[in-house]
Amino acid sequence: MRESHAAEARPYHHGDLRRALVDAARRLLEADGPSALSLRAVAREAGVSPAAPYHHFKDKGELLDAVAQEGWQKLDEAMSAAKARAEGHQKLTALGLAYVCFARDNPALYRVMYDAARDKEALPDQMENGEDSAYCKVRTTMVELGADPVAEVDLELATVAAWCAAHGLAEMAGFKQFTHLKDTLGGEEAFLRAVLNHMGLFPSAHRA
Amino acid sequence: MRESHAAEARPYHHGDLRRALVDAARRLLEADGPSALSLRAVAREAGVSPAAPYHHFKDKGELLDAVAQEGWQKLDEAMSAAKARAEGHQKLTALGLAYVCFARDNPALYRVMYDAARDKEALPDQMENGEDSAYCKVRTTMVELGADPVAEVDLELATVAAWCAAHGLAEMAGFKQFTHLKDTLGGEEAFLRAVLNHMGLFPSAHRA
DNA sequence: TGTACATCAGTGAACGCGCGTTCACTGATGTAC
DNA sequence: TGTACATCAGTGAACGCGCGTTCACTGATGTAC
Repeated sequence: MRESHAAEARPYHHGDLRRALVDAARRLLEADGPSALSLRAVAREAGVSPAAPYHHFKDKGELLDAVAQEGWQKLDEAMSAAKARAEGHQKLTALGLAYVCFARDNPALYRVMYDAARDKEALPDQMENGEDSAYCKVRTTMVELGADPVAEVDLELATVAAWCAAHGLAEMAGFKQFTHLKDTLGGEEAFLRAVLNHMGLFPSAHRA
Repeated sequence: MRESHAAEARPYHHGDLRRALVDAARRLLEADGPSALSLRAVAREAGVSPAAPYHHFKDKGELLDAVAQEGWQKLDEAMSAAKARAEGHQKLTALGLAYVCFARDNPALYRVMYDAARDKEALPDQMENGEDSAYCKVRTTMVELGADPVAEVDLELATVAAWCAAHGLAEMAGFKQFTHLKDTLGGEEAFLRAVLNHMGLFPSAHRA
């Protein structure tokens, strides 16, 4: 067992090393945190020489981007599923909860996603336009729940506000300071729901 | 001019190297970002040998902690000032705005602050208890504006929610996706205010 | 006031390390004839 | 169906780098007598 568990008796040509590298990166990430994500470590984890990744990614940054992009996709999926599971006016809170739980369950990946975004000073393109993106789904859900789609600015503001709220909560939820409040409210999920409900997630027209 | 601009003709004993190191760290931070913050770079920037910092900090982590702690202090001060400047029911929004502006103006420091917090899984102790901490000030302000201090859980929830909202907005505000919305609303500050106002910053009793 | 000496706060060289990337290479695969 | 050859996707050794930390040292300061 000298080899990484991902290695085994591999043929010389890997088959889909790109895929394997992204998977290896995610494994490392959740095991040892974002600082463990070096190109060499990823290659090692995938059972391959340190030069091999260069046949699939221009440089380290491109590998990180691929990992981040897959993260955004997984977030989209998690939120889709949560929305489908929830009923009517609960859908919005369900989306928020799914967001926060994704961040809690994939903390290192979540970090890499936003690190990549900050580098580019932009969230991924697909979020702005893609019908299936988590971000657009929030807006769509607001309209479904009765928000006026003609009040564009208001709708956009509400979407941004909801996104900020979820992100802020995601980053705070792990701090020890809030364990007392969690206990008082009856557990973490209750706490998350309570905070989300405290924030105005709906467009203001809907609230008035 | 071979020396760092902080060096000049220094006596052998520095006087207050600890202070100088923290200052150097902050200078590096805002100039080149968090990844530039190595112990060696800080020593270099302070015009001192790489071993010198070890007379003032146990290791690199302790230096970073000192930088972060000073960051929290500066945040406290900025929010105090903003609260003093604002009138009545505007105080809460003013606090939020000051928070977000602090993050915008000291992005790398802000990052280091939360990195340190995440390491410990806790915000700094003083935030929980210190009367002058920014966090406590938010709660106090809510009471001053009419929130019922007896509804402890509700008050605490409202404080957490406001803190999350501000943090979320602080991290989102820089993304290119929102430049259109900023323009529509008449500038960045208008955008920040609009988003903050969209979130329920008051305790629910106050809203009902 | 002067001197011996302990302590403090620096120096600078060295350590081992893991990193990103490049290079010449070679084994495996696919295609043309 | 077999063979020559181009291309693809790996290897492994090497590069230079900056890092955190340690070490024996030394210059400056303060204190006791």
